Formats: sequence, structure tokens, C-alpha cells
Amino acid sequence: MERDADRKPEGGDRPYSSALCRLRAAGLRPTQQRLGLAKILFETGDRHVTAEALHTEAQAARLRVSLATVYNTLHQFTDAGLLRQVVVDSGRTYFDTNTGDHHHFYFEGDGTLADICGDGIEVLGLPAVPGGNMVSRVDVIVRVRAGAPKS
Amino acid sequence: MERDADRKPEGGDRPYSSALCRLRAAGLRPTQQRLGLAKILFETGDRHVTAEALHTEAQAARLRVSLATVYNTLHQFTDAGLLRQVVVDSGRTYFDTNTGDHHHFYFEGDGTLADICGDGIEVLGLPAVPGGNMVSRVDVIVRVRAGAPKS
DNA sequence: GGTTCAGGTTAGAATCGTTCTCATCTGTTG
DNA sequence: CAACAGATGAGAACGATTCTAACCTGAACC
Repeated sequence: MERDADRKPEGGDRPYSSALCRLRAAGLRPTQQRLGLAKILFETGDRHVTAEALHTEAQAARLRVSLATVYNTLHQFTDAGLLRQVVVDSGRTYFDTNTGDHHHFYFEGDGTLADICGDGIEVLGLPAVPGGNMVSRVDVIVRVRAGAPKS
Repeated sequence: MERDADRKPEGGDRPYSSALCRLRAAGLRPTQQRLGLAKILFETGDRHVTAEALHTEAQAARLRVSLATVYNTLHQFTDAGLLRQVVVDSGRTYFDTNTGDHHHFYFEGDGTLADICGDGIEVLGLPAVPGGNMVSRVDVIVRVRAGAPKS
């Protein structure tokens, strides 16, 4: 479990150093709101957030940021490869801090997501892609609802 | 390839008999708009439509139907198991007339869908579903964009 | 053929998530 | 510290969808 945040024990709390690195690497100017949002997004393991939820969370953390900026930032992070969009529900867009190869459980009851590590997953029997095209991604979504599997 | 529409050659054109059967079986009163929409939806093989597109198509076919009714009908058909919702794009809802086991190609360029027959497909390595839940469906979406696969 | 009434349809308003506009602010550079 | 590109934010605009409330329709009965 890597922790970029505390490689050097030189101050005790440097909660923004990891976020700062990410922004620099992405060529995004490290502003207050981008730093703040990056901190929220990337400092607690893999997350799945909506813009609205992140905005609420930011306000709770006393970060002054508008919903418009949350949307902007989420898209900039996505373009920079820091986030990935997950489509499981029309009308709501989720952003995933895990950009690696993986898939998702979607809990229909409460609308939450959980990662399925992509390592062991294999989709067999897919036909060839229609000519002139290439696969940009294969998404596997396991939709789950309350109830015993069979019993 | 079953064809409910012309089991009896008793009239030549009975374009609504298939639609009528479906509505009856679903316990939906066969009104003009429901019959008309069912005809458009189910009489030309498997289709993927949005509400807006179906509405436009209905008007072109001189069926007097409002957008609200198109939405109502689409949801009633879905609840009745005549249609299936496909989520590939936040902000747009597709309805699929193929309710059988299958998956989808999604062409990012033009936003169209194509079925992938579910027969040969197998997803290996999925972890167990978190306790107290059951799988309601597994969706595989192959996102495709223009460009040579490798060359 | 008419009456009745539950259910279906509709236009338009309302809602939701998201994007846009443009005036203002910020932070880097000189 | 001046200047300017880039970032932010309030509110308007937007597209897809849902709601509301008044109005039809069609199956069942007279």
C-alpha cells in the first residue's frame, strides 16, 4: 500500500504534497480548489464520486469551491488521466479514482459502486470488432441487488 | 427466426397482430399509441432507440403521440419485460428490443449500439458477490472508436 | 346506440444533472 | 508591483426526463 503523502517525515503533515505532484505531472496549475479537490479525491484510497457529492464534501471540508469548478476540475482530471468516468446509470456520472484495469459492481439499491480488480477477469468469446474500428475499452458491470443468491 | 406476425395467412397484412399479442400478454390495454409504438419497435428486428428518436419516428409514421407518452410507454414495456434499458452514456437512455442474454458494442463516434450475442460470451474470474446480494445482470460493453486495431 | 368510469393521453411546467457565459479574481512572470 | 493568461463562480441556459392536471378513449354495461 503505497503512500506518496509521507515519504519524508520532515514536517508531520504535508497533506498536499501528493496532490501537488499529481497536478504538476498533469500540467495543471496548482490552485487552491484543484489542490483541495485532489486531496479529497486521492488521499483515501479508491473512490467513486459524483460531482454533486464531491461538491458537498468539499464544502464540509471548508473548501470554497463552486459546483461549476467541481465539474471543470473533474473533467480536467479525467482528461489528464487522473480519473476515469464510469457509466452505470443514465442521469448520473461517476468518477473513479482508480484508473487501472478493473471493472465494477453496481449496487442498484443505493447506487454505489465497488471495484472488481481486473487482474483475474477475462471476457471470452467476444466477436471481432467491426472493420475500421478499435476497442477503446471493455467495461464489465455486475449489477447487484439485495436478496440471497439462491439459498 | 420466429415470426408471430404471420402465423396465419388469413389477411395478407395484419401488421398489428403481433403488437396486439405482446400488449395483451403484458396486461396493457391496447391503445392506438401503444399499438403504434409496439409496431415500430418490434417489427423490424432488434433495435436500440432513445425516447426522442422513437418519438420522431412515430411522427414520421403519422402516429399521433406525445413525447410524454413515448416515455410512459417505453417504461411500461420495460417493466413488462418487452424492452431492456441499456446504459452506455450518461445523459441518454437507450431501450433495446432484444431482451435476451447478450451484450453490446458501443460506437463512440456516432453513439450507436450493436448487439453481441450472449451465447459464446463468458466472463471469467468474477469474485463472489458481496454477502446478502444477488446478481441482477452482468453487462459487458465494448466501447469502440474509429481507427485500425493495430495495423 | 348511449352512458359511465377507470385508465390513457397530453401540453406545458417542473426538475435534474450538467454545461455555458462572462465578469471577476489569482498567481506567475517580468 | 504591473500585467496578463488562466482559473473561478453566480447565475443563466440546456437537454433529457418526469410531473401535473385537464382532457380523451375504450371496455363494460344499459
